[in-house]
Amino acid sequence: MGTTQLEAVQEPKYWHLKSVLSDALDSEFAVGEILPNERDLAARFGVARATLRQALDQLELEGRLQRRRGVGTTVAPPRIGVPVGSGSHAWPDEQELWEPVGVTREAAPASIARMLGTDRSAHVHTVRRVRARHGQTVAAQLMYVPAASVPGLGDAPAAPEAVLAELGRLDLAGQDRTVELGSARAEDARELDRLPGAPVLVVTTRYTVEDRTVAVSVDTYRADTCRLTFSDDGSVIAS
Amino acid sequence: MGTTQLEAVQEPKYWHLKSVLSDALDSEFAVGEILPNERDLAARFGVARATLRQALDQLELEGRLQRRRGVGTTVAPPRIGVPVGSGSHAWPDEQELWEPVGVTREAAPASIARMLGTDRSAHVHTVRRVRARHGQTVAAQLMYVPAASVPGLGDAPAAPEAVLAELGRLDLAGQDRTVELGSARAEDARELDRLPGAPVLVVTTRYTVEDRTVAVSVDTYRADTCRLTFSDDGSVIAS
DNA sequence: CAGTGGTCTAGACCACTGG
DNA sequence: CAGTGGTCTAGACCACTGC
Repeated sequence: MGTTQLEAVQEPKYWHLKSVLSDALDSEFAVGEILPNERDLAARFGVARATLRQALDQLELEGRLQRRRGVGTTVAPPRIGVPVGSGSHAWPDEQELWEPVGVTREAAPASIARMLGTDRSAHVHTVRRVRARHGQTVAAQLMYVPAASVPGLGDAPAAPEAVLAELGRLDLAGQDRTVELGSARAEDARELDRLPGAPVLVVTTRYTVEDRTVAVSVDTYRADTCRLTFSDDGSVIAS
Repeated sequence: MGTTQLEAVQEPKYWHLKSVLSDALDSEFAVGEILPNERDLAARFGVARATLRQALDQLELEGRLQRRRGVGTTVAPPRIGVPVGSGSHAWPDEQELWEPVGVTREAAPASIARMLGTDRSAHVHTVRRVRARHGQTVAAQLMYVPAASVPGLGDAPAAPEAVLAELGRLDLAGQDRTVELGSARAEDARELDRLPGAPVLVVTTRYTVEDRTVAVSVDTYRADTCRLTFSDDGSVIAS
């Protein structure tokens, strides 16, 4: 009965630790500032390093921290607002948002082929692009264009610019977009300067012309640094 | 030199394990089926339980698995497509998407007050609602309505329905929406039947009338089971 | 009460960065 | 080469579920 009411908590240590660190980040650290290393922090709070890491993982997931192997843990700047989906029926590459980095012509993955409504072995131009913002690569894209959608190109491999230019001729009728959580595939992770498995926001867009799906793009955004913005008029909400 | 080229990989064990499990899920398991427990699985693959858990964490993050304490790990059904943002300028509660579960009248958090452009101590009606889909609660909402936006109510506490009804009288001009990754606050976690810290998609909507922000809603969706869908016409893409 | 996933520990080694 | 975060281990105990 004399026990000093030492927290009747069922609250996990890492959860409590997270709140403490979160408050400290607000009050005692500036953006970009580097935190003590994990071993020191763990010792300071009297927990195992693994537990401390659980708290840091959460804060990183929320975009509060940035960790770089061999360097340290720094306080992250606020997330970047990235305009996605203008609402207008236009191809999104009119501005130079995306920079092509490659193209292949393989059979699309099963899930994509299903969306395209093509045979699973049909030829699909796959254009790979990246999107930068404030000097940082924030997204990697795979744009799948069935050969049937760009008859002008024939069946041979084509430059990314050629595929996109041909696609731009089509009179876009609409687009459906979905957003979900994913983890970065090895290839995307490299592009985004993250480790494989890093949390990403996957934006899947289906471009349609007269109820036919003419292209599908899968855009993989860094979830730690990005906040996707959707505005229903043309106005763009800057970071 | 007689070593059998045992994988020159730098690939982490948990990453490789994840691929193996992922393939197994595709080929050998049906949705809803229960997996062997973590201790058995770890033993079977010859790794520590913590490592096995790292792989399962990833698969759960991707919505492939569902884990329930005291029960087991099951194969998750495909994510539910949840319509978000019709594109039309209308209040989203015309259909009965959201069910009120409470209301308070406190000062809003600093970040919200900033969006509302109110004093940080101004009275704000905070309506709490939940959204269900296929019998499961998929999202928890906090709708912040400054007293100034609903003058008809006076300053006293009001029922959620009254606040929303009053809000519905306003002639909505537009709305900005952002999507980002977060982790569930304790309160939301309870509502969503998840553990605190579970990954969630946070949709923040700012409702405007004549360039004034009249309300802000923060919608917290389960990231494991939901795929947010945005359609640019009225058509709703079902699950 | 037995079995499950969730938390936690105290180590060890590795991969990477920068001086 | 010293220091950082990333991976991995082999345990232990706890909280929760269902029988």
